[in-house]
Amino acid sequence: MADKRTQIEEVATQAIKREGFRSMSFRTLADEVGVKSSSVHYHFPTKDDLAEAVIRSYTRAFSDALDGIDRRESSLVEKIDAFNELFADVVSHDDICLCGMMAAEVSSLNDSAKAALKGFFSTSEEWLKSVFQSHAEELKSPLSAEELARIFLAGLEGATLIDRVESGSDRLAAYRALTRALVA
Amino acid sequence: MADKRTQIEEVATQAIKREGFRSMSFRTLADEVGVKSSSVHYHFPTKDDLAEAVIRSYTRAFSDALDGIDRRESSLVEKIDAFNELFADVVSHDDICLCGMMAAEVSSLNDSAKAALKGFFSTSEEWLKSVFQSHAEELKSPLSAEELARIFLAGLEGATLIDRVESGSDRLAAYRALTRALVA
DNA sequence: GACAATCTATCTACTGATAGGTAGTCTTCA
DNA sequence: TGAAGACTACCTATCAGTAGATAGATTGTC
Repeated sequence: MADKRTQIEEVATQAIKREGFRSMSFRTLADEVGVKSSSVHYHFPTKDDLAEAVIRSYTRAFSDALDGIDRRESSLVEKIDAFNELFADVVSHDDICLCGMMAAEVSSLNDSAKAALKGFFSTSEEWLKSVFQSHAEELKSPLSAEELARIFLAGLEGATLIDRVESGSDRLAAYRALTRALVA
Repeated sequence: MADKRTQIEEVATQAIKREGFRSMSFRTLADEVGVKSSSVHYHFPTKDDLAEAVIRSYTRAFSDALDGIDRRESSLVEKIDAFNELFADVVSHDDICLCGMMAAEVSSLNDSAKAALKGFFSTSEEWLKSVFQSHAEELKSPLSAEELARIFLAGLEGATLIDRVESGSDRLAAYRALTRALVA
């Protein structure tokens, strides 16, 4: 079993993806891990420290997954589909992307956590942009690589956000269709 | 001056758009309106009642604005641009669409409020769908009207969500470019 | 003996919610 | 006509629960 600090981060990540950062308390977090709330404070003195840590861990894992896509897939459609699928993976019926949730609660975050959050979005958008740039010849679109990157990242965040309100809906499918339309 | 109940709704709407539903308290709300928290409870017995009321008011106002677009604009690009602009209007540097925020906090809402929230998204998506359907001949896209509606609504919600993290950014512009690409 | 990782116990602040009182207005009917 | 009662929209006061945070004791390991 992972050490307590890692366990706390993992449980916190799930709780935030499900209920949000404000709704997550040190006590429920501690209960789920099997420690006391003061032990959570030992590893993460303030809630802001915890916020920043989970955002950075999440960004690292997400970024690693993007590297994996670069190694595995070769065509534009395959890569964007894999990005789409990555989004479907980090999301389930009742949780969404950690950073999408944190973006909604940005007013509750301090500057360090906010900077970490900004890092997630720029990392993701940069990756998408580089994919569209390196496959420019396949694209049948007047849109720039940067515009396409912004359209997809914002779209997938919004799609998963809205999907959660209406159970069973799948707005990511519309973005898979958009991917195909761009090369057709 | 509007009656107290209306004032409470308006102040609550702004607070939720800025800080979120969980972060908004009956006391701060009451202070801003100039009454006591028990008076807020008089008009809205529970926080869920308040949530549902503000979602329904917001949806009504949004829907009225969509009717206005139908009356004023005629071409597809004009209509979608106006929808885009409507989104830019209900949003500012530090607040986002009320229902986008509520969607993030859906786990804190009861079934009635959730149903009202669902109503906002289906109303908006239906309007977009009907616009794309009635201008099908202008469209140079293999995407269905429903897919386009989902792409735009999710996209604009996500774009404003992410824009708030990085001050000065404007991801709605990418969607204005997408609108033009669809008819070019 | 030093350090890391946990605990118990507690603090202050804030939360949504409720009970019960009050002032003003409107309705009813002898 | 005007007194009695009901209703609306507030108020004061308070409750029980939960929040993040801290001080200081304890335990185990190197």
